[in-house]
This record gives sequence, C-alpha cells and structure tokens, in this order.
Amino acid sequence: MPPIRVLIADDQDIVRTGLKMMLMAEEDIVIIGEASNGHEAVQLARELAPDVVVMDVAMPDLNGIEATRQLGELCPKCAVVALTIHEDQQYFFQMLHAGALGYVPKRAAPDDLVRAIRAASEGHVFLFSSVASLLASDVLSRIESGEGELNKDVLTEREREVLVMIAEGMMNREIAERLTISVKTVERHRENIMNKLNLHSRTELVKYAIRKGFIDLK
Amino acid sequence: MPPIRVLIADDQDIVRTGLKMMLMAEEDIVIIGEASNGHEAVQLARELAPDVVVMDVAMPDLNGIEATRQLGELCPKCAVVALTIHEDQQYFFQMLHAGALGYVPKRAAPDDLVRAIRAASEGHVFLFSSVASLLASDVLSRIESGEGELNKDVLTEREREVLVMIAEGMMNREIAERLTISVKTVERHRENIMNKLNLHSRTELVKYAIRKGFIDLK
DNA sequence: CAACATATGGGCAAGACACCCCATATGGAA
DNA sequence: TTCCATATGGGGTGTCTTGCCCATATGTTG
Repeated sequence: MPPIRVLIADDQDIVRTGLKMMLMAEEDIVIIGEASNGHEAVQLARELAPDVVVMDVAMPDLNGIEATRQLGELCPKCAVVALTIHEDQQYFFQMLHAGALGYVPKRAAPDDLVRAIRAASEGHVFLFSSVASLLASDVLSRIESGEGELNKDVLTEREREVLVMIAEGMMNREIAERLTISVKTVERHRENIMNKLNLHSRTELVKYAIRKGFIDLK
Repeated sequence: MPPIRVLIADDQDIVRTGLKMMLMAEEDIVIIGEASNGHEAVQLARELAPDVVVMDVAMPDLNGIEATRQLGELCPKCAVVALTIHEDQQYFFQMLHAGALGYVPKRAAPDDLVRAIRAASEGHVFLFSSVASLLASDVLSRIESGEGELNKDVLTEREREVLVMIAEGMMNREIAERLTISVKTVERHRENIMNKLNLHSRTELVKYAIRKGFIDLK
C-alpha cells in the first residue's frame, strides 16, 4: 500500500514543524509539501496532487475555508482535513460546507490528527469529538425544522439586537428605552435567548456574544 | 557551559511537539518538562527549577499571564519567554508586567524563539520586532505623563482571583464556596474591583477580564 | 383555517446584585 | 508606633435579574 501523501498548510512555522515531526513518525504518511497561506496551498495542491491537505482555518492571504472551497473545484481528489484553534460552530460548518472531510482542533492529541488524515485519504470523515456533537445537534434541528437553510442561527433579528445590547453592558431598562419597548419585552427576548442557547446569566451571554463576534470588546 | 534547561507550557499538543523538535535541535538547550496548563506550569517549574519557561499566553485553568506572575514569586530564578498568537498591546504589556523576559509570536521563525530563550536564560530581554515598537511608544507616553508607579489601579491577587471567577460566569455564592470564604467577602472584593476599575456591572467585568486576557473565552 | 413563529406586554416571586454602613486581624511602610 | 493596604465578615436597602405564569397582534406556512 502506498503511503498517504500529505500537504501541510499553516501559517505558523512552529505548528508546521510540529505537524511534520508528528506525521513523519507515521509510516503510512509522507509529507510532500508545506504552504504558509491559502494561495500557496491551492497552488501546491494543484502541482503535487496530494492525497490529503492538512489545512489551517485561519491563514493570511486566502483563508483555509476559501482555499478548501477552491480545492473542491481545482483538485477534487485532494481530501482536506481542517486544523484549527476554533471549535466554533461557524467555522466548523463553513469548513464542512467547503468540503473538508476532517475537523480537528489543534489541542487534539496527535493521534486524532493521524486518524483524521487516514480517514480523509479514504474519503471518510473524521470529526473531533467536541465538534462532532455540533453536527449531531445541527442535523437534529434540521430534521425537526423540516430542513431548509442553515441560517437557522436560532436567534431572531430582534433577539440578536437585544443580545448585543446586553453584551455591551446595558441594563434591561436602558435597552427598553433604546428600542422604545417595555422592559418586560426586553426581559422576554432575553429569556428566549437564554432558552435557545441554554445560557443562564448575563455574563454567559456576554461571552457568547464575544465568541460569536457580535460585539467588539472595545 | 551547561545547557539551558527549558520547560514548555502550552495547551496545544501540536505546538508542544513542534517546540520540542525545534528546540531539541539546539545543542545548548534541553527540554526538561512540559505542561499543558498554567497550574501545571507553575507546579512543574517549582519542582524542576528550569532556567527558562516557554509559556503560552492563553491556557486553560490558569492563563500564562497569571502563571508568569506566580512564577515571579514562587520561582524567581525561572525566566519566562511568552509565546503567543496575540500580538496585542494588552497581552504584551500584561506579560511584561507579569515578568516575562521574552515575547515571541508563534508565527515567528524558530530562530527567534531560540534567541529569546538564550537571552532570557542570561536575564536579557528578547522581544519580537513587531511588539518591540509597542514598548517604545509605551515608554514614551509614560515619560510624558510623568508618573512612575503603574501600581495605581492594579488588583490584588485575591481580587484578580475573584474577577476571573466572576468573568467565568460564577455567582457570588459559588465563588464563596470555591474560595471557602463568605459571600459577603466575595461581594466586598467585587466592590473593590469595581471601584478600582470604575466598572459597575458583571458584564463590564467580564469584558474587562477578557480584554486583559484573564480568562479564555472557551 | 389551524398551527406556528415572532414581537409585544403584564404580574409575581425568589434570589442575585450593587452599594452603603460597620467591624476585626495581619503585616508591612512611614 | 502609627498608618495603610489587604483580607475577612455582618447588616441593611433598594434595584436588577431570572424564571414562570398569563395575554394579544401579526404574520407565514402547511
């Protein structure tokens, strides 16, 4: 059986070195190239036609998501394993929709990455445990809501609006004044938000909003 | 000349491996231990008394800034080199004030990290170019505003501890239980924190803590 | 139409929070 | 030694939050 030919794409030198060392220890894997940004990754993938591209999500020039999308057209035989510090819903789903077969956080054990690479090289999907549950819940809600769009980001416009103001540090009364609605309605929106997201305090809402990039932290 | 004994503290397995491989190639450097969070880093540093601790800024449990601060007391002979994905002012100054002798972004070349380690082991300071300029401008503004003590509105150890727990979303009662003190005392600490920082709600405390890198946003 | 999501609001209760008052003990700086 | 910062805690008061009950009006969609 020929070894799995792997291309590494990560902008961080240290991470690339770590990956190389880690993967070189595996007998069925060979590193055939390295890229430090998305453009380079796409370029090299077309030239080298690797079996698997280990792709960082966040890279300069062309990010991993776009690069993966392009690879789907330009080099459909290259499987992509996403490597990321983000265990966020957003990146995760974007990467999957872009065509990644694996999704492994950098904090994962080396073994998980190797498993993801082996799986991807055979067309299988490997998702790290913490993100796999995201898929499950997404699929579930999709089935329940009868399918459709993925903009099912749960919150309504109004709720998002309220969430932002909460995360900005405003009290319910202030928010009510700003939106010219009653405090009661603000409370109701906040309540719905908390139920939907399964959060139970303002502080958790703040952190959620920051993670999701709803506010600026300035 | 004896080799420089280095302890690596980073929560990401891949980064740790990368660092190890990279540093093992240097003849004057030996890796004597690895930690995957701040607590472990402090613990191991006390046991092993390394010459240099390569410390990630963002780690679970106890972040690199706090860990560095603690090391300054518990193991003053350990030099700390901060390794980070953040090239932010805030993290940078926090880390310096905490006592780090080096500050190297992960995107830096391996050589820069090695230089930082060598410098730190001799008590010198190595700052990566992109952050070094931050120091210059800070020094300038400090001279202009003509004051010496930066201790002005700095939180005490206990206050910082409470702040972190608040920012993590815990209630006063929970914090009191965790610290085995009364709710009243927690409230008092919180009150002092708010007065010192001129903040007036939990949500603002959360954002402050995140900006300052006191918590991880996970 | 019926069912549902969305946005709007009122009432109520328990508890959490923010901001005051007060006090004691300790250890270091003036 | 006196003063101050730190850490500890009790009391009280009023506001804010959270969670749960209820309701109505307006859409959309099966």
